[in-house]
Amino acid sequence: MALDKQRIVTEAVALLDAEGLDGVTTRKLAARLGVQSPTLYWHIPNKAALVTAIAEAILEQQFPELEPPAPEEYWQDWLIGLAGRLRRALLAHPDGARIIAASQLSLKMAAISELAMSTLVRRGIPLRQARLIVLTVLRFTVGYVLEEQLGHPDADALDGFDMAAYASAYPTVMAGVAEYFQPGRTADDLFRDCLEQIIHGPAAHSNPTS
Amino acid sequence: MALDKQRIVTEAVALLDAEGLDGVTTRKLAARLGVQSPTLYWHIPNKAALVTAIAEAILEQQFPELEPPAPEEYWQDWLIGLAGRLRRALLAHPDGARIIAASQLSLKMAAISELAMSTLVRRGIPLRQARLIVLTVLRFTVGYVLEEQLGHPDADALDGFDMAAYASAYPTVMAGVAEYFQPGRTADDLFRDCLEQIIHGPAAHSNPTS
DNA sequence: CATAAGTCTCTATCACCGATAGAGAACTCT
DNA sequence: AGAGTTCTCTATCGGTGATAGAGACTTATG
Repeated sequence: MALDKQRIVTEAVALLDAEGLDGVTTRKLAARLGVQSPTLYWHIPNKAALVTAIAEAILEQQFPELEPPAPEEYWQDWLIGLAGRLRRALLAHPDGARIIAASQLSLKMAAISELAMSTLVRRGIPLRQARLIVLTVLRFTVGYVLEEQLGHPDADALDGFDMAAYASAYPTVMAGVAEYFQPGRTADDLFRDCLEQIIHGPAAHSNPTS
Repeated sequence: MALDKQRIVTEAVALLDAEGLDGVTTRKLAARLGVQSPTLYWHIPNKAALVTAIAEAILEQQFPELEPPAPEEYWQDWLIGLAGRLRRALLAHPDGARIIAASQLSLKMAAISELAMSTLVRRGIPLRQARLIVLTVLRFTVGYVLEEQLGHPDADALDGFDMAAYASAYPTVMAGVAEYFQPGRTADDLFRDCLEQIIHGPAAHSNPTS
């Protein structure tokens, strides 16, 4: 069982799943591979490269192939589905969004951008607007999952947190949350509704005033 | 010149400006304050709390007051301006977006959400949609600046980077970038155009097909 | 077969990090 | 003056990414 980059990255993802990004240290990873930590540096230039490789592996896992929409499929629905899959890829591992955000020059993300933009252009959207839409959707998705995934507020941080004061200081925010989840909506629905704001626009749902 | 939390945070921001987030260590910060590092822990429970305090200071600096739109101002324009100011707040310091993203339970961000949502509701937007719009805009903004600010690709990372191969593998992405910056547009314009996608919707600019 | 070259892993160690324990100085109030 | 509180210190812990350099193991070559 030779030690190569492939095996290192696979085990790094397993370690990530077990302990989160902060738990991915060179020592723990080496221990899992039955090796001493400096050995890793023969296969990996530094930790940043490792994180980038993890990011690529996570995306590859959710996007083994990239497929354009079927001919009869609206590009809007297809793009929403694509962003949804990206979100699921990030949610599939702890700190997934942090990892993607920290990784530089991801080829898979570039491939996703390329496919999305060329698809929109092929459907008749002007190049500039296609770029704006795709850029907006992708960056929104990462930003969204980032905050979604941050969620573990250490009990310490909640010590001096006055929920009642919060609710009275920010009534509209609280009302919005309460209203939304009323009927049994899920977190997935919220993401999808936000995406539709971007892709179909606010005008599609209501008549904005003034 | 007594040492209190205010002075610590102020100096931490200065250190952040000088060396970036990774340069903000308890030892360097203590040295700047003419003190030994454990002393900081009398005023600050841990580093996460320090980062949160830095985040709050950065936002406070750009949003000393929060003002609703003037009566004759369209809410769309006002909201775009608000997001633009948030972006400038993040861009004003190295790793600003990382800091905001890492900080938990920011009161200032909550106040911004509250003002934005209540403003939209007052203008006649249904509560649910107001929440979706504000959530989308704010998370997009953080995600956008995060990638915008990440920009310092260590020369190492660019070592084996083949620009020509990239351009031929992702032609639409490249064409989109080239087309956009043609006339002398700035990075600020790109952000604003993306925002308009969200707030006015794609339909406002062109006629999407199929 | 022997030896040289390469590929890979090891031990030992660096400088640095966040954080804690506990001694002691400094200030304040009685 | 003395006691109590508030603040800062020294000393140290366990952990981190990373490097130097010795050695083992594999492979190719004479």
